[in-house]
Amino acid sequence: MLFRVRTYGQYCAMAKGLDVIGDRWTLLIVRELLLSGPSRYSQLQNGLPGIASNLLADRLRDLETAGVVARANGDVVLTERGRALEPVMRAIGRWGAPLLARATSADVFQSHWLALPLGELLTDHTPAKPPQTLELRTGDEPLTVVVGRGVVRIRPGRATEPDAVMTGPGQHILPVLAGRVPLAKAHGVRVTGDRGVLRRVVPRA
Amino acid sequence: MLFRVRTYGQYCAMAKGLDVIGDRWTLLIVRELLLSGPSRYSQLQNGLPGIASNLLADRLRDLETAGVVARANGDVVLTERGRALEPVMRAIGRWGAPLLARATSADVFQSHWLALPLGELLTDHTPAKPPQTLELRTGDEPLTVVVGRGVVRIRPGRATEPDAVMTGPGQHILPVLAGRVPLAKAHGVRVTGDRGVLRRVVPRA
DNA sequence: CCGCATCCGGGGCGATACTG
DNA sequence: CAGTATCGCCCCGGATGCGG
Repeated sequence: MLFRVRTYGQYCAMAKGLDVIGDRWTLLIVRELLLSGPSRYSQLQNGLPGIASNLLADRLRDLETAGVVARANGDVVLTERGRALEPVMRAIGRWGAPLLARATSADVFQSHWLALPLGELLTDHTPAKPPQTLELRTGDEPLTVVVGRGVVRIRPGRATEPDAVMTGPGQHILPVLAGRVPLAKAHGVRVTGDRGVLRRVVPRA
Repeated sequence: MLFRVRTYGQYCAMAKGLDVIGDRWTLLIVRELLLSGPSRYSQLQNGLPGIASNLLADRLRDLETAGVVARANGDVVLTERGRALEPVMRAIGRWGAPLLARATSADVFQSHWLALPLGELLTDHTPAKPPQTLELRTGDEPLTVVVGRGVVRIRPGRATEPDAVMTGPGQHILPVLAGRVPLAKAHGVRVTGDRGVLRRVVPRA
């Protein structure tokens, strides 16, 4: 029952922010809540491989007193203040994206982590065409890309009747979807169905 | 002479980014370099009250191997990759700004920390008027606001012939410049010279 | 002085075991 | 399932030392 005193003690907005979100694992917990919505304790644990259970409990307490998360009948939910962290996470993600190139095979991969970058990366180049869906079978669970009316949305789970299905390890799927590696040269990546969906959403080189 | 092994081990851009900039003090070091430009070791130490000397040395080494900073004849300088962290810091600063309201008097204050928020906050409401300067005497050193042609720029040091001079503690000056507290109600804040400069740059309520 | 390196005490962190 | 308890280890903070 010790109180958090670890502060930079600076009258500076950045330092004050880091006093709250600067601890290890904290921002990744917020990431999980942003990607998965209201979550159970064990669900968070699954999305944060390697975190110690006591650390998760500590962080959730800290975030609760800081007003970043709240509890709703057993679920952990982001508050308004917590959702306001999305720009911070997007900025860090954009900055960290180049580091993925040096990722090792020891890195864990969960497909829902792709939701944020893909949402920024993919665009609808032919908004006039009827909506289409692309199912990604990668990582621990499938992911569905819905494109139409100029909007690209990412959803967890599989599509009911996907126009195309992409299969392969996340480390090779992402460069293809980023338009940096042509599909033919991506090892272990296979696409069935209408490849026009890919051309529709992948950023032009 | 231990090697960096502390990684989240996740194939996720955010996690990869936090592997580099997630350690304590790291982002504040980058803040100092962004605000003050190429700096000496001791200058960084002054801008980071409370940091241990060995920690600063460790972090600089880590940042150097990560390609965020470099050494130029004794000076520590941000690389291109380091300057790319500016959006991250601005996002954290914006998120942390509301926390300044609960700041304690024990917090240290250095005036150059105001440069980033003021640059975002202040605007030139009358771009047609000739340029003007506002000198802020607060914290450890004066700060100069230059406004003209629709642009607001913040510089360290005093102005040669300021149109107005604002004096007072940083904790009270900032709310005034943010337009949240009227000048008359800000204790310890005094303005000499042309107050029109204030009306020119302070955001309208 | 400046730029660290070294040493040391305390606590944050990581892994595992345990409990209501 | 949702945490708590415990125990090393190593990170962090503070002080001091030391070569250039």
